[in-house]
Amino acid sequence: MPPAKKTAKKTTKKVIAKKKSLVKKSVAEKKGDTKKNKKIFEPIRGMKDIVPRDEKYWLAIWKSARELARAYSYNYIETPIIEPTQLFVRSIGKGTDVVDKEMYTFDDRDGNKVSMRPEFTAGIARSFISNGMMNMPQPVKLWTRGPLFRYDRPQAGRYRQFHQFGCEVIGGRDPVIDAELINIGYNFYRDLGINTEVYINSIGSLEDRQNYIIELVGYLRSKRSYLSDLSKKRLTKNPLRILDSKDEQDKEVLQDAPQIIEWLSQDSKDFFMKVLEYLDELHIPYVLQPTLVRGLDYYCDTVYEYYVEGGDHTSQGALGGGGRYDALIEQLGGRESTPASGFGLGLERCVLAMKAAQKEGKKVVTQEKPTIFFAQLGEMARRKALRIFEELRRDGVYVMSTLSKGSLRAQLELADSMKVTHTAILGQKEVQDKTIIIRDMATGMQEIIDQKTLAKHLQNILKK
RNA sequence: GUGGCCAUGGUGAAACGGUUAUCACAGAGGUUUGUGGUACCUCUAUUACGGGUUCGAUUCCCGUUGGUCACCCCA
Repeated sequence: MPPAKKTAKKTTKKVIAKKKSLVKKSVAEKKGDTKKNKKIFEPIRGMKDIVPRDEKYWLAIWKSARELARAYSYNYIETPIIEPTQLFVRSIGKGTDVVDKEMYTFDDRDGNKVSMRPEFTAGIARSFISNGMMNMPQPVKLWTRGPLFRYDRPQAGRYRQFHQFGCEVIGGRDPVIDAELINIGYNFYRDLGINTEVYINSIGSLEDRQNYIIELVGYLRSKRSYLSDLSKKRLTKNPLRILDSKDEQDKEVLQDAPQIIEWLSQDSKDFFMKVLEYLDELHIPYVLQPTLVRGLDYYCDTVYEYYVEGGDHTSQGALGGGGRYDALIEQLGGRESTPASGFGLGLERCVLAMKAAQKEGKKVVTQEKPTIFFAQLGEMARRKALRIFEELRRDGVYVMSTLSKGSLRAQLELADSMKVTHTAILGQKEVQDKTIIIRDMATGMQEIIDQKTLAKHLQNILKK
C-alpha cells in the first residue's frame, strides 16, 4: 500500500529532524543562548483564537441569539462536547462525509470510542431522551450554542473548531414550527445587520425519497456518459448528492432531471405548501431550490439554508441551515413518533458576513466603551481607589482604571486613547481632603468635588 | 483527502545573491517623579521551521508546518 509507505517515510524523516534539532538545542543551551530555545506554540491546524479585536462581533452574536431565544420562548440546553461515536454514526449516518472522514474520534482511557460533536442535533436528541423531556409539555423548544468539531481542510470561514447557534423544536410536526424556526434564523442575521435569503426545499419522507432516488438514478443512468467522474461514483453511493454538483456539465444534465417535489406524498406536499405560506406571511425572502438536499441522513421534509442576499453563493457555502428530522428521536430509542425540527447557524461565517456588511458601510455593531476614566496617584490614593471603585460598581457606575500604572501622565494618555469624556483624578491631597477632581477631557476644565457625591456626579455625566 | 498560490517584528509593507534587514503604525519605558491629545529619546525580528546550492541566502532549490483559493464537503 503506497500510503502506508509514505507515512512511514515521513515519520522516520521527522524523527531524524527531531534528533538533529535536539542536538542543536542542547548545544545552544550550553552556550547560554536562551533566545534560540524559545519554542513558539501555534494553535493546532484549523483552530482559531477569538481575540479582543473581534469581541464586538461575538458579544453581539451571543446577545442576539439570547434575546431571540427568549422572545420565542426557547429554553437553554448545553450538551457535552464528547459523545459516544455511535450516537453520531447512527443519527448523521454512515456514508456521510461528516461521519466517515470529518469526525474527531478516539478511544478514551477505558477503550470506549468517543467523538467530539460535529453538530448539535444528535446530542440534543440524545439529551431529550436521557432526560425524559417527552414528559414535558410538547413540543419542547430548545436553543444552544457552542463549539463543534470537524476534521476538514481549513479555509476561510471553515475551521476544525467552529461555533454555532442552534434551535431545536422536538415533539411536534406542524408547518408553523418550521416557519418559526426559519424566521428566528432570519431575524438573527437581520439583527446583526446581515440581509439573507432562504434557500428552501422539501425532500419528503424516507419512502418518498427512496422512490425518487430510483427515478433519479434511472434518469441519470441514461445520461451517464455526460456526467463527471465524481457524479458517476455517487450514482451508486449517494445519488442525491449529484443534485448539487458544481460541475457545469452535470448541471446541464440535471436541468431535465425529475424533481423531488413531484415525488412527494400528498401529506409532505401539503406540509411544504403550508411552510411556504407562513413564510410569505412573515415576509421572509425565500428561493425554491429543488436541488437542495443537505448532507445529513436524518433530514426529512423541510430543508433550508441561509445565504447572504445577492452574495457569492459558492465561496463559503451557506451561513447556516436546518431542517426537519421526524424519525431521529425514535431511531435513537426515544418514544415512537417524536417529530422534530431545527437549525444550526455557523457563527464564524456570521462574523465574516458582519465584517463584509460593515465594509459596505452598514452599521453592524457598536462597541460599548467606558466613558469615564479613574486615575490615581500615589500609594495612598491607590488604596483608596480600590475601595472607591468597588463602591462605584455597586452603584452601577462603571469606570475604567489601570491601578497598576503609576504616573498620572501615563494614565491620562490612556484615558485619552480610550476617548473617555471625563477623568476622575485621586491624589494624595484629595485623599486627605476627601475630595476628588473631575476633569473634562474635551475642555480641560477641572472641578473638585466631595467624594461622597462622586457616584451621583458620575451618574449625571453618564446620562448625558 | 486532491490541486494552485503564498509565508519578513503585534499589524501593514520595503530590501538587483553582498557589509550592523529598512519604514510606518501599534506596544513598553522615559524626557527630574500631580495632568492627556503634539514633540523627542530608548527598547521590541538570528526574515515560519529544517535541510541544500553558494565564498556569501530574506532573495535560488527541496522538505516540513501553517495560511489561502478551488475541489470534496459543509457551517
